[in-house]
Order: sequence, then C-alpha cells, then structure tokens
Amino acid sequence: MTVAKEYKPTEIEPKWQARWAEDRLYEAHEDPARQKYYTLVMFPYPSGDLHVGHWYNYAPADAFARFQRMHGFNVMHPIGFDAFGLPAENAAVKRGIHPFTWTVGNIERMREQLRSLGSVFDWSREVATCFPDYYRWNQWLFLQFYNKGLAYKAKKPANWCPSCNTVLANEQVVDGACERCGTIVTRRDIDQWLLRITDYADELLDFSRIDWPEKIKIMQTNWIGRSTGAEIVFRAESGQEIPVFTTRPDTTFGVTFMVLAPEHPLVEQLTTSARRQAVDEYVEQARRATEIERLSTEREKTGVFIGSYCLNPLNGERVPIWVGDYVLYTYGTGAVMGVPAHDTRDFVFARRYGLPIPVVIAPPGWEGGELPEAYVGEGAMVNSGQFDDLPSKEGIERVIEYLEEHGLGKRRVNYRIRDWLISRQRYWGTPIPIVYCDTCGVVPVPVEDLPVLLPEDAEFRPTGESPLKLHHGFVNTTCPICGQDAVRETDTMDTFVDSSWYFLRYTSPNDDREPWDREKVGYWLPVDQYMGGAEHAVMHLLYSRFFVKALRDMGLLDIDEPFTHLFNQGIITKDGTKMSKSRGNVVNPDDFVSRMGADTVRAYLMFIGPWDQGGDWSDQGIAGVYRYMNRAWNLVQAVLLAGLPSGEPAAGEQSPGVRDLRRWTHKTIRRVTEDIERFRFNTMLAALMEFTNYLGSVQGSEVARTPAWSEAIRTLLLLLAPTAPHLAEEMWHELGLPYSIHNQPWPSWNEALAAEEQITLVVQVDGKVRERLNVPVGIGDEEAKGQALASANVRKFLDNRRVANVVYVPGRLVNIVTAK
RNA sequence: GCCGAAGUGGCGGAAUGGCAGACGCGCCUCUCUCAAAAAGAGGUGAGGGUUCCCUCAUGUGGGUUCGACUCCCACCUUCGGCACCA
Repeated sequence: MTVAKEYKPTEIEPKWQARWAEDRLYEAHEDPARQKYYTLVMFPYPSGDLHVGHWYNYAPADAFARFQRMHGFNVMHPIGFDAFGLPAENAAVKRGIHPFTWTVGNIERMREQLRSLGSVFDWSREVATCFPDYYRWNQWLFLQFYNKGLAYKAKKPANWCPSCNTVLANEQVVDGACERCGTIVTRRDIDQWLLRITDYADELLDFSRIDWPEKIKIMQTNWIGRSTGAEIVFRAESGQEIPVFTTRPDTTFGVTFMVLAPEHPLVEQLTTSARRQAVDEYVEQARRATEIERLSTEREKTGVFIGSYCLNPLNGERVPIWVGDYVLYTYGTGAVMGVPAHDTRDFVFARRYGLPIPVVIAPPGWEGGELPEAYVGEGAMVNSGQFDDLPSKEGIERVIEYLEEHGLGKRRVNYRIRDWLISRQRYWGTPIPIVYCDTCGVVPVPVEDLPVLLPEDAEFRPTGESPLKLHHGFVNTTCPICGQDAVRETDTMDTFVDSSWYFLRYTSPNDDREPWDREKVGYWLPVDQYMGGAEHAVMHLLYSRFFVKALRDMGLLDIDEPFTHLFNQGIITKDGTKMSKSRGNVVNPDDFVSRMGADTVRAYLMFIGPWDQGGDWSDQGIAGVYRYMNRAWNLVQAVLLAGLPSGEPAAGEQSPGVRDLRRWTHKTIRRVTEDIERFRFNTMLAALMEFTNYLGSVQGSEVARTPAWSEAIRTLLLLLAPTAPHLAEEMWHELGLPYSIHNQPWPSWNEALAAEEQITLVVQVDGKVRERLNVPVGIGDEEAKGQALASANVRKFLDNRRVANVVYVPGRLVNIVTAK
C-alpha cells in the first residue's frame, strides 16, 4: 500500500538534474538522418549573479527547446559566456582582483545557477570568449577581414568616453552618452580599426530570408538609413570642388547658400582674411561643444560666413559659403547646399541670417508669395530654367540626368550607418593582431603565430590608461617580415566581435585547427530560433548578420543569415520599475527556487503574461503557481493510490463522461501545442490549469476507472514536461512509465475527439444577448433560427416589434434585428 | 519632431468581428481546527431591482456593421527606438 507523498521540489529537482547530466540526456549530436533544430538564447555576461531577468530569458526558451525535442527534432540548445568586457577590468582596479580570476569565478558561480534552472542546455558545447582557445579565432577572423580589405585603420573623430577611457562605436552612444556608464561622450581624433559594415548596407536591408519581429527590422532599416539622391559638385570661385549630397536635386535652383561642417578641410582654405578671426572662433567653439549639445535639435542653428563664394552648377549663381555646426562632417560629404524654401533646417538658418528664400517647388495653390515655413512636399518646379513646370518627382530624375551629362554630378546613395569601430583602448578584450614596423609599416601577425596572448601580469591603474600600453613585454616585439624591432597594436576588440560568431563556435567548441568545423556548421546552421532582448537590435543582431554575409563572401560559410526566426522577450520588472541594485528591487531567483522549486519559478515566469511584453514580478503571484504545482502533484498521488487503469481507450461508443474526458484531453493537447508554437506560454499554463482542475473534479468518478483516465493523466504529464521538467519526470517515474519523459514523443490530438457535441447558441435581439440555448453542434440554419424565435425570453423582447432580419452565424449565434 | 508598441475589474492578464473579464492573484463567506496557518467549497466589474432580470462598462470622441475590446478616422496617455542624416 502506497502512501501519498508530499511535493518536495528541493528533493526531486537536484536528483533529476544529476541523473540527466549523468545520462548526457541533452547533449546534441550531428545526425544527418534526423531533422536538426538549433535553438539559441543570447549568452550572458558573467556578472556573477544570475538574476530573475536571466531566468525570464532562459526558462521559456528552455520550455520551447524541450517542446521541439519531444516533437522529434534533433535539438541543440547551447550556452556559454560573453566573458570579455569592462566590468572585469573595473573590478581589477577597484578590488585588485585580476580580470581573469574575477571572470572565471563568476562563470563558475553562474554555471551552477544556470544548472538549477533544470535546463536542456548542452554543457559539452560551452564557450567562454575570454579564453585564448576562443579569442585566437577572433584574431584569425580579423586577419581574414583585413586580407579582404574589410578591416582598416583610420584617423577619424570618434566617440570618446572619458570615464571608460575608450572610444565607442556609434551604436554604443545613446543620447550622446556612453551606453554603459552614462557619461557624456566627447569627440576625439584617434587612429582606430574599423570593419567595413557599410559595404553590406544594401544587403543588410534585405530581410526576405528571415522571419523577425517587424520592430527589429524597422529599427535596423532606420539605423542603416539608406537615402537616394545626387552628389552635386559646386565649384568655389578659387577653383576648389565642393561636392554636396542631396536627396532633392530638383531644388537646386533654390540654393542661396552653402554650409560646410566645422571640420571640413575647405573651411581653412576658403576663409578670407577679413573673416578669419570670426571663423576661427566659431570653429573652435563648435569643437568644444559636447556631442549632446551639438546633436540637440532644439539648439539654434548657427553659422558664420567665411567670405568666399561658389557657383551653382545649374544656374551659375554666386552662392556664399558659410560654416555651421548643424552640418555633420561624418554624413554625406560634410557640406550641404542651402535650399531654405524647401528644407526646414535651411529655412531657419536663412531666416536667422537674412538670406533669400526663393521658391522653386510650387506648393499646391501657391500664388507666388513668401512661404511661412519650408515646403518639403512635392509640387511643380518653378524658377528653375528649362526644368520649369516639371513635377518635382520627375524633376529629380531630369536634374540627375542633366548633371551626369554635363559632368556636374552623379546619382548617389547615402547611408546613415557608419563603419563599425572595433578598437577599444582596454585590456580585457581580444588583442588586435597587428604589429607596427618602422620599415615594413602595418604588418598583420601571421596566422601561425596566433594567438596574440593577453599578458597575465598587466598593471591596472586607476587612471584608466590601457594596461597593454604600459606593458613593455607585450608592446615590444619583432617584425614578422624583417625581424627588426617593432611594436604591437595595443587596442583590443569590441566585445561585439566575440558575439558576432559565437553561434558558429558552438558547433565545434574544442576545434583547435579552425574556428568552426565546416561540416558541422553545415548541419546545424542557421540558428532556427533565436531568443533574446530587443536591446541588441542595431548592435549584436546587425553585426552578426554582417559577419555571416562577409564570411560567406570569403568562402567560409554557406549561409546568408545567422538566425532564421527571432523572438524578443520583454523585460521583467518589480513594482513596475526595472530591477536594479540601486533601487534595491532585484529579485533573487535562488530564494524562490529553494522554497518553491525551479519548476514553479519557471512556470510563474511563463504565466505572468505574454513573453514578448515582459511582466511584473509578484511574490503573491508566484504562490498561485506553486499551489497549482501542488494540485497537479496531489492529483497524480491520488492516481497512484487508486492505480492507473490499464489499456488504451477504445474507439466507438462511449459514455458521455468518457467522451467529455477525452474531449478535454484532446482539446488541451491542441491548445497547449498551438500556444507553445506561438510563444504564448501564459495561455498554455491557463489551459493546463483548467485541464487539471477538470481532472480534479472527476477524480473519484466512474471515468477515473477507464483507460481514458490513464490517457488523460499521461497527457497531463507530457504537456507539463517542457514547463515543469522535474515534476513531470518524477510523476512519470512514479507511475512506472519509461525514463525519460523528456524523450517521449509529444502527444497529438484527434480533431474528432476534441470536437464539441453541444454548443451554446447565443441569441441576441438587436445585438444584445437575451438567451443562451444548448443545441447540437450541427444544428441547421432554419432550426437554429426557429429555436431562437421560439424562446420565451426572446419573445419578451420581441413584444410589439416587427422582426426585420435574422442573422445566423453557424455554431455561434442568432441575432434578431427588429424594425424601428 | 519622426518611427514603433500598448491602453480591458482592486492587480497580472484572456478574448483579434459574434456570450467581455478565461486562468491566476487579492478580497469576502463557509468547512476543517481549541485557534491559526495550510488545504478545500462558494462568491467577487459598477449601478439598479434581489429565485430571476435590467442598465452601464474594454483610454476619449466620431464612423463602418445586424453585431466592435477587435476594423477605419481624429485625439489623449504610457513605454521603447531614432533624433539637425541634408
């Protein structure tokens, strides 16, 4: 005689975790005979503590991976650590711990925490980017990019974070401040390494091969910022060419001034001596302005006339040249033709400095007067010589043709995106494998000399200077070509380089001959389902696409896109605000795991709401899910005591009770399956709760002695397995069913069994519900309308009214419309 | 300013043209208990009438429709992204 056991998650969870690990249950192996499925979560930065936000990312993803496994796919669900980055270096400065020690310690702690989640991660494939066996391949890949001309060095004004003491990529500057520490970014001219992502701008705009959230595609599209137009060459009176980029060549006859960015080299050349002092002062002041001041749209548009003129190539008019800091040196040609009548910024500028504002595109109904504001829409060209009367849209084409015929300009596409700046003046990153030799110049480190190791005995100074620069043993080397004394590049790589290809490394994490095994990558890639936060929209997700395309063109890959499907989960909050240490509202999942078990924490995070919308953690809310786990446990305990009826449910005539039971079972399979496929874990759990509540209500009845009852109980456990893997495994085991539940096929539903026999026919009078009738599901049109009209409650409302129309929606409702 | 998402009970949310509020939290009543906790049963949008029923109700205002949380137009609020990109 068995006795009902209490649900003790803390006992069963570690037990099964150990068993699964021992049996290597979740290790993935290439098998050409089976359909692969690569599910991936964004790997974490090893900050040292797994918080509930990580769980929110990983628990539903894990349930999804388990679901796909049970569906028969050969699933790979790897995990690793994005282990390079500034916090480790800060810890080194603050607490005197070496970044390596700090990071490795954190990885060890997080590994244990990640295991407590009860996940399906294949730990045999773990990668950590800070080890030489990983970062040597960053260096190897850098050299491939370098050889193809996709990596280059340039001295350009760059975003400089004075607190992190490093330059930042454009993508890492948010509202003019450092993405990481919030310090206002300044500009500095620094020699730095860049990757030519702009070469792939057009291809990156093509999303036709991937199924990604609209939102991310829009963000990437806007970030790339493709605009089409023309480059028009104005010529200064002293002969210099001043090309400008414009999207509106049709407005060229309306140019009344030219504005150069303060950094533009021609400012120096074209400034007349009379204007020299004013211009120098203006340029100096513009340079001092912080990025945030300069980028503010509220800021007055200012500028200074530099004394020279250039000529409008279309009408030969003399155009005064100004310098103004609303023109960005880094976009287009760093010079703008001022068309005040048809550009809002030029309009304000012209108003401020009293420059003429001639109309060259007639707004609808325009009668030749002055414009109250810039007109940026379409219209007929006017005051434009031979182009007069052309619609502006056509005018754009005609003007470009004219410019090209006369050698005055050309069609041009311009992008907002800049090349990806990967140099970082930091220690804890991948050293860029380059040597500088007085004789041979810039020399790439030969592949056979890789890796260029990070020296372990670096010195971390609070001044923030790069420890590599100060390390003579690292800096001083010999030239690989001529053998003479040379120095190493001391910049390290942006950590986004590491994460741009880690999903390839998972396929052969221990390969020491090449970054990835071509055959294995061929089997696993692309990632079928990628899951992670939307905050990486224009960084990691864009860089990875670029990497894959560039590597494909180098002949190293055969895919066009890294991630076929993408899902962005939302953010989990506490009391409506983002969890943060400073607010003191960080929820530690370990506390709840030790009280209620990992299964409950997993399930609660899935139950909170739609995964993509995020949710608010509630200590009370999780109690409800824990109660549910207990209900499910107790239900199966009772089944154990009563014994599980043997046999399979028979086909054919059954009692209404059995038909109900099987309908519930099959409907639930359908709901749960479709919900997981749509990532609707919250409604999936609601369906499981309803099913469990129903089973509890018929538990002692006749049906609980039929084979249909066994089917129902087994189904419940199978459907619960992705969400509550430990509880499901334990119950499955207790019922004497074969190990492991996680290797069982996912149940399938039978539409006929799931179909309703009776429906509630809603009867409305003039759109208001007046009656509900129980009718057979196949009820005919006439029959339904007849029953509706015959209902006493309905007749009450039809008193003294004439029926004008009766609408019948099969299987749903009857609406009786009365005449007025 | 531009682009995008979202607004539903006390709370998280469900329903994407057809019974608004599934499921859960909280709250109320009851059972068990010396008592409490746990567990279980019932109730729970608002207002009116109290077996039963009616009216109102999905950010605001219009519209389409027999019928709108759902579709269309305008507006308000919140959140996310971009922000002088010529």
